[in-house]
Amino acid sequence: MPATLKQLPRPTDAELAILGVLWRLGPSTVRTVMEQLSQVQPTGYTTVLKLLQIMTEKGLVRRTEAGRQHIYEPTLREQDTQRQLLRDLMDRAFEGSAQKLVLQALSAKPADAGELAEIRRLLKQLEEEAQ
Amino acid sequence: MPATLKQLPRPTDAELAILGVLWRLGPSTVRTVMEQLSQVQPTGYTTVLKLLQIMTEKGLVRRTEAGRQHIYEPTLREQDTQRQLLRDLMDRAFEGSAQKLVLQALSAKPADAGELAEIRRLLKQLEEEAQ
DNA sequence: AGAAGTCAACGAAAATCTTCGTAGATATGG
DNA sequence: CCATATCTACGAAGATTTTCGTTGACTTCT
Repeated sequence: MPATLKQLPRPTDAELAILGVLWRLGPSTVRTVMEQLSQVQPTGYTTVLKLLQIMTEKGLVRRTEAGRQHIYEPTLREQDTQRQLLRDLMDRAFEGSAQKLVLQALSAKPADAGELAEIRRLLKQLEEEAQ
Repeated sequence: MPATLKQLPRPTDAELAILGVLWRLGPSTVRTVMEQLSQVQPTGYTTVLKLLQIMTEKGLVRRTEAGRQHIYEPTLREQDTQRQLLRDLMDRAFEGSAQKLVLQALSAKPADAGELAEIRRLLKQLEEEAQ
């Protein structure tokens, strides 16, 4: 059986910040995550620990025990989480329309020429796929 | 003085659902909002009332008293709120990059041919603006 | 005027989110 | 072996979010 992916809850703000560290650094200990977060925003060790414990319960991260300490890693890849977040926002604020979302995003913050070229490239590819 | 726009808080899920009704129907009473929401998800009258009171405190909606009852309307236009939400998600999950967000959104849910054409049109416009 | 209905206000309960103090287990250095 | 440091576990506090019961004010109908 292809392991039915259980629907994970949307990460909260603090949880997403932790996931960001794990995506950047790879599997990490509580201390490592804490130190990274603290560079942006001072955060207590037990605060991060507690969040990681909750995230483990929710299935947002996986934990492996390496001797005394625990190593945490994200369950989903960054991309997959990003898509889930976009899908969620799309449903809640854009009437489920990807188009509306993209148009707003594009007009919200005009990308520079290089970014626009990149987007154009993807667009072309998508159009070809759709025939 | 051009009235410095105070930074409004990000609407919660329930608040966003209410804003959605107000954008669709225009200024409305508590009862109207409640009835609309209930078509999707049964919701108590006082629940909506309380939320609207909180939203008034937060500045997300404005209230005018029409005789006995109160009429509520959104402070921001739908577009502006959408942009704020996108900007927020961009910062929290896409390292502040509009490009990354757009690329994910496009590849997440392939738009159909018509939508792609629309996006292409905007893209062209943006490229011209950027020279 | 009295009954029934509608309204906003208020408070509180339940759930969730965020933070952190404390305790117990385990390792490390002298 | 004892002191110190580091780790996870636990619980709880405070903030926020979501829901709703109750109350009092005001209308409307008879």
